[in-house]
Amino acid sequence: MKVLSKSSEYGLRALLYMVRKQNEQEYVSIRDLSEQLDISFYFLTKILQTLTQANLLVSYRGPNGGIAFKVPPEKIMLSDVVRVLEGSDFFDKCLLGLPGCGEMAPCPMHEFWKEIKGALKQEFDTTSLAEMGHNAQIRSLRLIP
Amino acid sequence: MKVLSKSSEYGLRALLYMVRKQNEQEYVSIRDLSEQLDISFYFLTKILQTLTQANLLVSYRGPNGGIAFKVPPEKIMLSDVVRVLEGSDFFDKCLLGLPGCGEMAPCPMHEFWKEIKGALKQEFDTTSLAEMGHNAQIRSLRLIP
DNA sequence: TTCTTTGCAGATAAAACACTCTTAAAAGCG
DNA sequence: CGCTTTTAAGAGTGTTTTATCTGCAAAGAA
Repeated sequence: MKVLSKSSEYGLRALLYMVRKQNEQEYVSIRDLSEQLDISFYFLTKILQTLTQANLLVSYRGPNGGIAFKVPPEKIMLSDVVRVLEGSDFFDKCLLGLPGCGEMAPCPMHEFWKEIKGALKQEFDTTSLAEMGHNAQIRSLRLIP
Repeated sequence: MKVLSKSSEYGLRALLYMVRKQNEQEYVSIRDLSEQLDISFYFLTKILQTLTQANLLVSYRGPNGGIAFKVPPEKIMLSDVVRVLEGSDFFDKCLLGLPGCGEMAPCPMHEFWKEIKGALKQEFDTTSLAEMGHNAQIRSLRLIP
């Protein structure tokens, strides 16, 4: 069950890593993140740019520059990140991919899926980055644990 | 939230359509299915071939041939279809895509995701094609409702 | 100022996924 | 048998996602 794209996977991993590093340094460089998490520097740069443009992060150029949270991670919900990286309709899609599906013209799985989707959305809406970030060891965010 | 690939979307739509057509004729031709559901004939053929090879369907060539359920749709669970078309590890993946994630080396989201995933699996495991198929109008399975 | 370090923006390349085509094989019908 | 209808199998094409490269702009330090 691949729910998230690579962009979201990498973005979340980077943000969770930052939650744990937060107190050590103001700005974290993308190079560091990419090396620590075994994620392509180029690709990660793009993803974090998107999060910066969405005002979840701030960036600073030059030596000792990098990125930092603009909003405290206690106030960033998983759904906020996911909606930026996957699109705002992330929690509103038909299981069968039918564009016309909705309350007016439900597909056979509409009610079934609506319930599951609602519960999932609820969890993502109420779980913050901070909450998740303090859950585990940093190394568990790496590719090879 | 794109949970299913196009293959699964198309496959499920075809099977749900068949549930409703089941009593009318023994075999349904893939050509008919593709036309009724606005799905590419070539692509649908491949998908249904896979389901036939997985012993969920039987096929018959020649005039008035087509495909039919091998197992009654009351006994085919949504998870059966999905596991064939998406792979058997469908309900066992890490949210962050980390290959090493598991009980031994959980990623920060492991517990969180495990619960959601479990509930989802439970629903897919206990809901049959027959149950879903009788839910709605056939036309709601078409692309343009 | 000049050099180094860092992120930004747009272009390009590779890989995965979705879809199409062609040929073959099976089954029925005259 | 020869012809038509239908699925099977494998190769080929197109599109989207993922990843990489190149040039540039901002910021700090010598």
